[in-house]
Amino acid sequence: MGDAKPRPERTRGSKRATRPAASHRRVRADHATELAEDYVEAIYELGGKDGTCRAVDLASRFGVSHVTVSRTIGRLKRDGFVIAEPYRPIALTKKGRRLAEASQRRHRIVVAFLQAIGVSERTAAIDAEGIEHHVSPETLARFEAIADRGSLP
Amino acid sequence: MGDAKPRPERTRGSKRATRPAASHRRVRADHATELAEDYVEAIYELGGKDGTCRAVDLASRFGVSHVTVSRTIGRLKRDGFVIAEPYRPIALTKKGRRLAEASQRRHRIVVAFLQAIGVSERTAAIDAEGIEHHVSPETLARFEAIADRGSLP
DNA sequence: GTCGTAGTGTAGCCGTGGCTACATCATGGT
DNA sequence: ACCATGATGTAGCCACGGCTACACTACGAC
Repeated sequence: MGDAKPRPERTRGSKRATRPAASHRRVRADHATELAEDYVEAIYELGGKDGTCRAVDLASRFGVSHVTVSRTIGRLKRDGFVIAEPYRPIALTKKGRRLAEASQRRHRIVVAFLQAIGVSERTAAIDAEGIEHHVSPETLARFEAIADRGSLP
Repeated sequence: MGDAKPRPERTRGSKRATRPAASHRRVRADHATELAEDYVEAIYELGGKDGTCRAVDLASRFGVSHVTVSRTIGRLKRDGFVIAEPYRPIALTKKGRRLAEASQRRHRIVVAFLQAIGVSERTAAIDAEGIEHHVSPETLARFEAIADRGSLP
């Protein structure tokens, strides 16, 4: 969203209590990359042998209109994640592919983890979609360790 | 954000593969309520004996400008979560207080859960801020069970 | 009682992420 | 080779969530 310049914490006044401000900034930053991650991951998975996919398939996958896809792809192109020419299928750049692989890995770990602690497959799939973008490397490592264990004793 | 009308899934074309569309809609819906939850929770916690707090304290807490707070409070008022008059402190409605209590409970469970599986206190606090809004009741129940156990064997 | 200042409000800007409606392109079937 | 049709692009709308700059209130110190 708009700007993300860190702003000075308040020092005067009654209730400064400002530890959480940093956390909230992190959450806002996560949101900015969330869509990008979802899109490159989708392109990566939908891409057949030539590794390309069509906007209409993304629209279908995300349940949005093709217009929304079109503009999001524009941003991804601007940011160097995809290669896209008008009326042509969409492909990932190296940068995009790297992000896609990382996102996919993280997604799988989160899903496997949720199932390992006893969450149903269906709920795990849904919750993972929202959770994955906010899992730090440290937490992901713990998730992975538990997922590898298969299930909770 | 904009509209949230469910849109018909595609049935023609190559790669329809549309199970995830519903998940993504859920994530978008979560985002819409996220800020509301954070705000009522903050007001609930900052509120002293009279249960009110000032916009400036919320701005400090979230690391945003007072203008952003002012307009968010406007939306919360519109949606019946807070009572707010110009230049007066902000208070929660019953509805707001209920949401705050639920959010706080969920937040605490997520933090306790993360620590129980071995995530550091600091990281747990940060990650929980992003994760909590995407945890379904089913998953929360599992989190709670594990958090109650104290730590992972 | 006045008045300075901290706290709020308002105006107006930006970018993101939704949408509908309409215009344009590309491709396959005939 | 044509052209219908499905896939994309464009124009323009909305709401949210950021911001700066400037105007106004309320309240406590005096």
